[in-house]
Amino acid sequence: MLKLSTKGQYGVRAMFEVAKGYPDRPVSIKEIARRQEVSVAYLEQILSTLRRAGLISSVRGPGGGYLLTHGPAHISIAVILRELEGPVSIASCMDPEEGCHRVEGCVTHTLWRSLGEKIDAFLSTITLDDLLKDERLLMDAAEHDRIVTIKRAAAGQGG
Amino acid sequence: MLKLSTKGQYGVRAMFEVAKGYPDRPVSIKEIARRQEVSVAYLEQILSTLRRAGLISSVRGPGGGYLLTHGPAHISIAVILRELEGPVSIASCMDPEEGCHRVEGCVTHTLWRSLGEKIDAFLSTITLDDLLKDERLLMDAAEHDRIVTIKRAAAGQGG
DNA sequence: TAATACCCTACTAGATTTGTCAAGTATTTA
DNA sequence: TAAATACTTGACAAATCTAGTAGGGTATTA
Ligand code: FES
Ligand code: FES
Repeated sequence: MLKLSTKGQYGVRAMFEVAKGYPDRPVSIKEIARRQEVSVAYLEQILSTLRRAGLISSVRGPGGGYLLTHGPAHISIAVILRELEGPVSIASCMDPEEGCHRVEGCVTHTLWRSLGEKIDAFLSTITLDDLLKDERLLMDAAEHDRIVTIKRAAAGQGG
Repeated sequence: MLKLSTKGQYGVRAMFEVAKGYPDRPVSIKEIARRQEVSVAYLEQILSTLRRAGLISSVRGPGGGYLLTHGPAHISIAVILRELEGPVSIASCMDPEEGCHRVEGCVTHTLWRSLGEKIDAFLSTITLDDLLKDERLLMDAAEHDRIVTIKRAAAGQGG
């Protein structure tokens, strides 16, 4: 339950790749596609949406690609997902546009709203910068593992 | 984004109605259907799932219906939704059964897992008993409004 | 045996998801 | 200017999921 569509998932991963080029190295769709194993054509759709939303800008021609319009610390996962999948809306009848004649006296209405707010709050605190840091941690951990493995091998305890 | 299906939504609302009959008054599908404005046929599917999961038991024949198998304070929204919609799984590639060869070194993996855990934790703290209390609050508020309205009307300030 | 009420499976129209494809436009470099 | 790179856009479609409906069955009570 409560799945995110691939568009949202790929979108965040793509933004993470674009963030790696911050502040001035344009990252091409091709590069993102290769690194994140997502098709170029599908990424085009996703990045196009994010560009129209103003989260990234594009540079055409050879050497071109996408650039973050703001610092990685100022782009939260919440805003990326909001552009690609719309606002958090656990139950469709919470949407003020769609409306629901049962809202008043509905015991679950408050519940879904609280949950939605909690999710939104959480995703708003996580930024691209956090993901970049996370990767550094992952890489450090891998490096550490590698060193440990090498040391073990050198000590004849490999395996 | 992060929508709940109607099955989950109706399921919680149905369980709320069943909870009203706790501990010994069976609540029929018909009654639930009327109160929650959901079709009988659809509710049959939903309640059948919940019964097989052991959350409710059924009593056949005239005067029959459904009963909670445990106290309302011991049935969380999380377990109801889990039975109807499966476990929280923000991204499908987090599911250990489906698997994903990119898990290691994937920056979003940790993110989705954290979010999933947060959601699960929240939904686990809310029980049917909370919904029952909530309704009492709602009714009290309505009663209060009604009294105020009556007093105003009596004082010639109605509207 | 009539009425009530749960039980179960199958089916389906419509929406959504998850992409692909084709034909552009803009920019740079040779 | 020609070629290559790379973004831009809109149309389209297979696959899946959602949100139910339909219809026949079983158990219980009066
Ligand atoms: S708000 Fe629509 S049913 Fe609760
Ligand atoms: S875990 Fe599958 S892509 Fe991140």
